[in-house]
Amino acid sequence: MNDQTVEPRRGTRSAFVTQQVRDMITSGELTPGSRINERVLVERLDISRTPLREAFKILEGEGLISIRPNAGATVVMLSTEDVEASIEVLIGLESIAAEHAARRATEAELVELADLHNQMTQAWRDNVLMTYFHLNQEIHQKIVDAAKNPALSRVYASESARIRRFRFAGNRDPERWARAVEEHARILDTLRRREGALLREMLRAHHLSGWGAARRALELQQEDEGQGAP
Amino acid sequence: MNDQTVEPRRGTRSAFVTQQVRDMITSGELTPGSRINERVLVERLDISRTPLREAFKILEGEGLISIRPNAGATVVMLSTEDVEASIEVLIGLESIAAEHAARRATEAELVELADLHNQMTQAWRDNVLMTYFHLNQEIHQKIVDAAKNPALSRVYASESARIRRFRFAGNRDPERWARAVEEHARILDTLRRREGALLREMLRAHHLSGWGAARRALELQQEDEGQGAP
DNA sequence: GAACCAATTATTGAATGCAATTGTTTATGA
DNA sequence: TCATAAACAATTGCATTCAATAATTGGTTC
Repeated sequence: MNDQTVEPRRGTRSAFVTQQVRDMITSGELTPGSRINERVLVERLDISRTPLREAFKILEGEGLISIRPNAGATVVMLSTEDVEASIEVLIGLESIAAEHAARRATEAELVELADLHNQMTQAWRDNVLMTYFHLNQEIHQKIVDAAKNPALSRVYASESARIRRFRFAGNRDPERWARAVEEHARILDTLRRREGALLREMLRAHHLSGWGAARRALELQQEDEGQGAP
Repeated sequence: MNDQTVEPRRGTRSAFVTQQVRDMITSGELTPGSRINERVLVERLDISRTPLREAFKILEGEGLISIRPNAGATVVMLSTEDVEASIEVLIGLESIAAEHAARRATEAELVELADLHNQMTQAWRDNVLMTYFHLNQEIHQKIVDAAKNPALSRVYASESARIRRFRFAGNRDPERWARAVEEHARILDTLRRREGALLREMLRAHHLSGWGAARRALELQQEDEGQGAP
């Protein structure tokens, strides 16, 4: 390995920088509401402004940043209400997916989901929150994918990515985390038994309690920030 | 027409060219599957490649075109199945919206919808398909907006735009067209009476029969094209 | 005449330079 | 001292230029 530079940077610079900035936003490195300076990012990522500005357009379409003409790009600040609205949409999309997935999921998909669930359970036992979180997201996406509706998969992936970082806080509480793992086991069991209507309700309940936990964590977090920087 | 130079072209060139190309795709001027030559569009719209390429990134995010590195942009070709999948998503999104809209719609919104409906009915009487079509789309968007969920409105608008041109063929049949107007009247009535569950079912039925008509029209159209250019 | 390969052309990707707009600072007067 | 305006600096928008990649043409050989 170690080709030319340290980073792989495969594909176009535009795609590279898009992923980089996206990660910076998701990880919280670029804080919501803050303005993004083109020059700074250009120097940091060692690319020109052209691909960066193309990335901005993409990320604006994804709803991660907001571009005002002649006034630069800012990371969108989502209120609790905004996130809750998105969650509601995600629940709705998964509801649509649930009944179709219960009917159309292939055996291979069920096996793959079982495998992902085992990995996720292991991540929970090992207390590796980030790994758990990613596997969790992947499982939900796979359930939606099992509905065999490309438009649904695309919209779900997009909306899910938009509020990803807000949901990360959901499993801070160990008790809630343990229950989430349990719920997942039952959800996959219901999918295996192909009980669509029940699956739909379980997913809804799962998301609602998950979001409830995340919201509480976020509110605490915001209070801390409010006290920390007056 | 042909007032390209006379146009105001307010806002950034990027926004301008994005709308131009979007219209070209929606109107069918740029045919699905065809490759888009940057130079040609640049000369036609009298702008440089930079804002055009930014527009490409936006339109790719909207799902209207596909960009392959070093191979240019092509208008996405959607199969009947793809469109049907999107319709299913749109129905799902409107289902989510219906119950909330029935509860949260303001009197002002109901008045505005009634006004739009009158305009639309007039367009039907005048046999102005394009005007009817736009008002129709606007009404459905307004119903979704009445649910007061910004994320839902955004996702619905995006997905609706993606397959707009495929639904245009829906009201070619005069009988179906007349029934669609009737259905709309009943739908708005149900919204006024705030019967969410019923509204949901009416919207679903409305879309399914509308899509059925559009699909038949599209299949005929495709057969004609197949015979026309062997 | 067909197939293969090299050279040329066309097209896309990215960097740079310039113009236009906005935000900031400083000077000036009330 | 505060408000206002003018000059300045910083930043963005866009056009142009250069580089890299893909497509095409022409020629040679079998």
